[in-house]
Amino acid sequence: MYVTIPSENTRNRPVTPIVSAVAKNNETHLKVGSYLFFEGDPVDWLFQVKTGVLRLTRLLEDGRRQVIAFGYPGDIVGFPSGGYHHTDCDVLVDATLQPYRRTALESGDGDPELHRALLQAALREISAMQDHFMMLGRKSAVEKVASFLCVLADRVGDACGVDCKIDLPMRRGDIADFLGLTTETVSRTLTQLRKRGVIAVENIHTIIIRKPSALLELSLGSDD
Amino acid sequence: MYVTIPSENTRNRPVTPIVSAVAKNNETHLKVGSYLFFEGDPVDWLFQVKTGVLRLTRLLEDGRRQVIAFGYPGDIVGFPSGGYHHTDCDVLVDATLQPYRRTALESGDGDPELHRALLQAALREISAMQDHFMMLGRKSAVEKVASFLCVLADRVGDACGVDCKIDLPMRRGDIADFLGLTTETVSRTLTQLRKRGVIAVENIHTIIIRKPSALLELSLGSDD
DNA sequence: CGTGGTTTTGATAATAGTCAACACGAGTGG
DNA sequence: CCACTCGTGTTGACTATTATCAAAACCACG
Repeated sequence: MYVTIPSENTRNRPVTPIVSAVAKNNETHLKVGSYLFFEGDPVDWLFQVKTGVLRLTRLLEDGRRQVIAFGYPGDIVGFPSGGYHHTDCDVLVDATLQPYRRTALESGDGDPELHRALLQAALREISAMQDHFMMLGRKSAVEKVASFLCVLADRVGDACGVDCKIDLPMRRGDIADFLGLTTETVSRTLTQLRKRGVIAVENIHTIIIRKPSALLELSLGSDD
Repeated sequence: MYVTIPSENTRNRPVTPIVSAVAKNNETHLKVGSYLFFEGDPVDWLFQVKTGVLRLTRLLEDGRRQVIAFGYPGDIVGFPSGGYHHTDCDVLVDATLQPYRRTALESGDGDPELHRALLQAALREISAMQDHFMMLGRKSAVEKVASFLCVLADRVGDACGVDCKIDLPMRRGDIADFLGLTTETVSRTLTQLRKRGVIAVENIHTIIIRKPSALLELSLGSDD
């Protein structure tokens, strides 16, 4: 999951398995904190997230980290390049995953429909990453955080009355490393949004959007 | 072309057409300043750059721009998402392009080898973009500019004696929008590198790398 | 030679980062 | 059941990096 301006109406779309014919019994279950794969591992499987949340990260030698994406239900993770993984992937919320053989993507043998679906997922990934470039390269801290909350609200927010409740299973540092900020800046920005009445912070991992339109404005850079 | 730490030995690799059997006569030639496609256009063709340089850009409503990539010989541009282009693409240096039907990527009918090759290119694209995330999100101005020069030297630099000469057909503003900086910062950073003797600026569009190892150090963040 | 666009340089401002202290909360063990 | 502790988050003070605005220099081109 990348952060862009919410565009398509994806709000709480049901998690449709890529190919419904796949038997349920080869689902994979993973606990919080466990790793799905590491950078450099050979790729044998791709995974579609069915429940839970994953975190994909890349590290620089000196410890600087970039969170590449969060894997939410519906997302496909594990696209290979040259046959290898180029990120680490671990579990933020206990997850259920539907594995697909790498060969289903790369040679498509046996299941043309699955092959097509995985290819389309890869192409969507490219497009989503392009949007994310814009955010990393050109948006201010407030715009980044507001965009992040907008997209999460759109994808996994719970309507509660007029408001929308978002669960943030990741730590502030994860959000920071995803948006190209520091923990402190993410924290300060949330405080600022709270003081303006745009959001309410129910607890560290739960945020309520009080003024969705204001948040959207902020995500787009309407200076105010 | 994205900017990462030069890793594979790609230096001046010959431009190998994806499938050598493709007849030369359906090459496309484009002049400087012409557009190959626009954001929102339906995708009918992908293109492999054979000669010349392309520029892929995305715009925000308020005019902020992100250069997504530069298309150098060997690169494939035009991957669709949902059937449409998600960037503009125009020509920085007169270019020769090898077109491939979108169906060659998406349905693969008729030419499995081409289908595979285009898919692998898409997967490499995803990996390269992940590297670029790290740069946009986590690197300083000097690291960004040094990385940019390193990759260009690696891919298209001309050895001239001990030094390496790089042609920069794009304007400073393009480099800035690619790296998430301003024109002024790019210019100042180049000046700084010149004053340190790491590079020499032959003219606005030609840079000579005097201390490749120092440049590489700087690109990795060895603080100095 | 002008002329217009680009680049460089300078002065200043703003944003986000750094470092440090404190607050909060979950879990532990007395 | 209550401190205690550790990891995380928040806040504050200050700094640094990069952006902004403006002017001068440079270059390409007619």
